[in-house]
Amino acid sequence: MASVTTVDKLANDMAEAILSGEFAPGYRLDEQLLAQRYNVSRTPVREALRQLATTGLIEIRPRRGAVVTRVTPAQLEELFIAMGEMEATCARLAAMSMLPTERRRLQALHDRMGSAERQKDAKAFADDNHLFHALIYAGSHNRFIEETAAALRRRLSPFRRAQFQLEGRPPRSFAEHDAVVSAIVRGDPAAAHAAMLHHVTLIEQSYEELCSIEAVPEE
Amino acid sequence: MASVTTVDKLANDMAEAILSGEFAPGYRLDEQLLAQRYNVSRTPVREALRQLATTGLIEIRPRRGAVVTRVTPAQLEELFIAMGEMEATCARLAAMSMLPTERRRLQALHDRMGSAERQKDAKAFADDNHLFHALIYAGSHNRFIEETAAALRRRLSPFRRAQFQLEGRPPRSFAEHDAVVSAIVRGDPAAAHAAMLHHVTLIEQSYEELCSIEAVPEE
DNA sequence: TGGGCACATCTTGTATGCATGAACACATGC
DNA sequence: GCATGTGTTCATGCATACAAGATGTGCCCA
Repeated sequence: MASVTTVDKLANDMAEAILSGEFAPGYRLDEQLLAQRYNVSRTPVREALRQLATTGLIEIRPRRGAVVTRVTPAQLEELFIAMGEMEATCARLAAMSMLPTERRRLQALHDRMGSAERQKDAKAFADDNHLFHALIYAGSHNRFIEETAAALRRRLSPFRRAQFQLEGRPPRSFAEHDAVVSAIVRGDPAAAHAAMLHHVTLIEQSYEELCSIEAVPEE
Repeated sequence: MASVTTVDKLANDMAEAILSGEFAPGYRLDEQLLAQRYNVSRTPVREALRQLATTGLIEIRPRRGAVVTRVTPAQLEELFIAMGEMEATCARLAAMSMLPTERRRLQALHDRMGSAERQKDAKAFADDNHLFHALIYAGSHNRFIEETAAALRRRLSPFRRAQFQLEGRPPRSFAEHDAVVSAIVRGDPAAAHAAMLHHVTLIEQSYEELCSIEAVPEE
């Protein structure tokens, strides 16, 4: 067994299963079944469930078991708004406190994303996009905010996954990024905040667009 | 036993003990001792510890036990900054989306705090101060942000407790609140953000002032 | 035939027991 | 004298056993 404890692995695996959709919202997490599935006893399963419950991924109702949290559209919208605010805050702080090397790295990554976009390399663009946001989180130089933003992004990833499939999203994303990067690099906190908020708000809109497309599959 | 489960009560009690300073930073949380102290077995203690660990109050090192998280001055400063950003974000959102009744309630509370301040009623002022910030969190109309801000405030409460003892803090606080309230009530998000950030930054400064006073007890 | 009560079953909550890895102390060699 | 190796001790990690509440079903009575 690896150096990491069983509970940690369980928590990771189960979180992954939930985020990937394998355990759908509302799914009843039976302790015994989970214990069998992972070949462990109920004890570590219970501890992992407690852990997931405090992150909000699942809900434990006393004596009634654990279920995967059902996120209502209203809650989802709140989470998207919260993510936008967190990211905008990161951008603001990054504009204030990024070191010269960090700013150069951000600019370089952004330039590379420009190439990927022009070459229609969606995979490279998506990977770098993740890195792009991570760089800005780290640029806030604030662990709490960085981790909160990253956790939120991860939590929303199931709802963002298909986003880049939307026609024309990468070019638009790139243009929005451009405003963010330029504000951060020149050290303009207010502009960085506004530009990032604008960017993330548009992402949310394209998600809703996507939903409305999926909502009418026929015709 | 109350309707709430043993684990929840343990988690609450232990969190309280940590925040009150009874379990000081670095304190080793021995499972058996805790089990004896609360008259339960190790199992619920372990589950409560897991829960506290995910909130960041304690750290669990595999096979090496749990200890109360030791917050370095640098980390503390980051947490204060994060709190400032979260509160400022709440104020911004509140300025955008508070309902008329909420704005009136905030104004009324603020006026009441003015009376308390003029009458030098520090207790009433401190209580209302808590409510004041809670109102603004709620005014964001965003559960995630509201809860994150409240949790952060709670986490930092041990370091804020003595803050109002500083001579002249309440009058200054009131004046800073005034800018926040007026911006929110007139629906100016940018001003609300800036005013709140200013307020919380000053609170942090007065905490550091306090630290430097305590750091030189002799002389 | 429908509603309510009781019982059975199943799952969660808690306790206990055993195995394993870490820390510490002591001894031994250099 | 110091460092390193080894053994002992003890807390943690996991498994299993037991207790108790919740749910569902079937039967009885109106």
